[in-house]
Amino acid sequence: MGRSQLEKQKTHERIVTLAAKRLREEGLEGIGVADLMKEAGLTVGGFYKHFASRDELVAEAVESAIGSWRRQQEEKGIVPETISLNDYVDTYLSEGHRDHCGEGCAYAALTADMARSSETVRAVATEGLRRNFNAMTARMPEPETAEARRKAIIASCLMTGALGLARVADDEALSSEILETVKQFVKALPQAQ
Amino acid sequence: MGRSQLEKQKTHERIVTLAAKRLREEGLEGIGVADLMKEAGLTVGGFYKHFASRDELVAEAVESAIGSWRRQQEEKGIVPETISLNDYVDTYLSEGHRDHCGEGCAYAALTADMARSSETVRAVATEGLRRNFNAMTARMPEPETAEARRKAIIASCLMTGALGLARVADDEALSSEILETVKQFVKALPQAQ
DNA sequence: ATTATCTATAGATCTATAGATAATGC
DNA sequence: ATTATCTATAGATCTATAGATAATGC
Repeated sequence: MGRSQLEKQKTHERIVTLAAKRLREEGLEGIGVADLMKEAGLTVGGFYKHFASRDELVAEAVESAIGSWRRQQEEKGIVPETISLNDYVDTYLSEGHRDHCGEGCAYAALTADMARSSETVRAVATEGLRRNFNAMTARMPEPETAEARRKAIIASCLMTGALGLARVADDEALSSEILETVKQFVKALPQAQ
Repeated sequence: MGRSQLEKQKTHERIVTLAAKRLREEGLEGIGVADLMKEAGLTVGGFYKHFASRDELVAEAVESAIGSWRRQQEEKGIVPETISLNDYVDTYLSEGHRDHCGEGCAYAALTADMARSSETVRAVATEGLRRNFNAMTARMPEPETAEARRKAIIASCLMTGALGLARVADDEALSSEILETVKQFVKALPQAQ
């Protein structure tokens, strides 16, 4: 049944937002076009009026996933860079984030998938990575120094790595040991050396 | 054509070893049974005399991938725990490791895939994770202390995280900046604070 | 008239099985 | 006699397309 152009745009966004969630949960190849459309309350047929191919949706969804947290903060009127390292780490390395990868960091949920992905997806991912490093550098003391950037890269790798391994561990004690150890370490990082 | 039991065992190992490589390259769902058998010089039909299901192969392959580096060292007569942190880090965060994930660390290549996997695979992964943490603790000064374990967890998360993000970046400069920064940091970690 | 979505389906691919073939091993 | 591997194929699933339907928008 025909819909207005505004409605089409909203439908498009709904598909991308849902895909951004479900692909983080199941991996970039973990869910099919038909299932995604069904979960969005639509049917397969309409899909290719929105996207030229499945990969085009994946690229849009990855971009959306990478920017989602930043967008949410900005909608609340918060500039992401002004969030303190302490607050950022507490949220990032929480059990909530570990247990809900569909709403969480795309780099932790899709690292290897992104690395294997199409040029388009990797370009989007690299761009977002730079941005994350810059935002992290801004959270360090003396953010204009090479030392701040160095620590920002350390903190970023540590946090994605820790979240990833905490998700692998099927033992709650081991998993939260990882989260807590790294949380404490990253909080102390600005004062290190 | 029928083969001896010894030959069957060797064939089984060949399939598992190949799968351990190809699944690290393509992800746990990235390659099919028929293609794997073809690459091993066999045909699909024989597969189910070796494995009850595809998932059973995945479990064996993940176990093999997790243990492969350790096994290689032991075959050379080297006890993995005796390899210095410096040497370990140099190999782990090298461009060679970054560019050949099929032969590399399973935790960096399959983090999210493992987290989403069957109970069997996750159990194997958790067991290997504990072992890696212990081996890393043994590389720290005063390896019996809580501080050594803490640093071992930091180093492990940092290294898997850094390798993962270095693989995402499509820009060589950014990618090696990540590797070099983390390499230097981990080497200084035993003396930190 | 145009188009967003629907139903239906073609064609490719993937897991798993059935039955044939040619070796092994008692 | 048993069995490891082969060829062939059933059945499920997945991407993409064709054509119908019911709205929008000039």
